[in-house]
Amino acid sequence: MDDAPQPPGPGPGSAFLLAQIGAHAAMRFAERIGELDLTPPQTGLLRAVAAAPGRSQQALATVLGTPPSRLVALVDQLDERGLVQRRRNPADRRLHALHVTEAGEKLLQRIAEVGRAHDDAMCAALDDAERATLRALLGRIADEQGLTPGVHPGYRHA
Amino acid sequence: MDDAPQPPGPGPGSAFLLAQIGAHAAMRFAERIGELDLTPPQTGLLRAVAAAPGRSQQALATVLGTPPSRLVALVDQLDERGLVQRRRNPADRRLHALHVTEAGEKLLQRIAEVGRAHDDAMCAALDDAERATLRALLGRIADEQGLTPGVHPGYRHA
DNA sequence: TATTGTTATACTCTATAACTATA
DNA sequence: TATAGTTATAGAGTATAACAATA
Repeated sequence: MDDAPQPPGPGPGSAFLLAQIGAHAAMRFAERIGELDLTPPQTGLLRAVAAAPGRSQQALATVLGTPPSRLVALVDQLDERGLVQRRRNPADRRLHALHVTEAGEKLLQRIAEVGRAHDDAMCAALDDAERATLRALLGRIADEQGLTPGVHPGYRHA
Repeated sequence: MDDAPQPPGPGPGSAFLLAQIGAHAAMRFAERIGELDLTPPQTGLLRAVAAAPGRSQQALATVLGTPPSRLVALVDQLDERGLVQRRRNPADRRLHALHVTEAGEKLLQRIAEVGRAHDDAMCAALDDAERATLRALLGRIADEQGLTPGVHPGYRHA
């Protein structure tokens, strides 16, 4: 019949709401970029490469908090689709410098559009001033918690 | 040397921050309840049983959004530790009504303490008034997005 | 025949560790 | 020998679907 009764007092804490809404946001975002034939990890890597072109796979793995072995398959997938390129470093031929192709740049623009639409949908309950307030509070929490900007931990990585 | 450059403009949207902070909050919570020898799914089930004693496993599976087959193993784990009980319904012997034991109730109190500490740590960057503001904004988002109170989607389930 | 709970199977994802090529 | 990248293996976790008991 009815739902589970709510606990007495102030209700769920902010931490639970953050985890609950965060998981929901991640799922909805995955659905949206799925229409671009991308997974969240692929999207995260593409953005990470674009953010600082020329980094090695080791450097990327460290920043993203993922084992280098996992990055290989991810880079393979984006490489096969012509979204990123591996370029050998002549000075040290062991390194693969990663770069985004033109097709990758175009896709990143579409990803940005998807992100804005997703953002708008997630904040549908709030007006502009409230969204700015939320954004500011979340930014301070992320900073205080030591989270790396643009890197999604745990999922791993969006 | 330095980190990846930040994108121009307003920075990351609220949706990304919500997903990022939410995943972080879930991980930190998992660490804390791990000291009670509990996983997030076990904790979520225990709280769901306590919220409405006597429900069948089917009913729990529906509410939690998990396959019934998965609930079996989860209930087994809590049952073996004496935290919940399966009670046969004499009227319909197919049903297993789930109840929390006294030991389960005691553990739930400790879980609540852990939750409060976790909540406080996650909001360390904010003062009391700001926490109340955040809590209100998140509550409205969760409501507008149709999230079930107390149920963590996606992880599955915290 | 339909439903509850259970078990069995298969699949996906991930990390660990071995391997190669360059240095 | 040490490091970047790759490949191979194994493990955890999950869902799908078959099964037994009760209705």
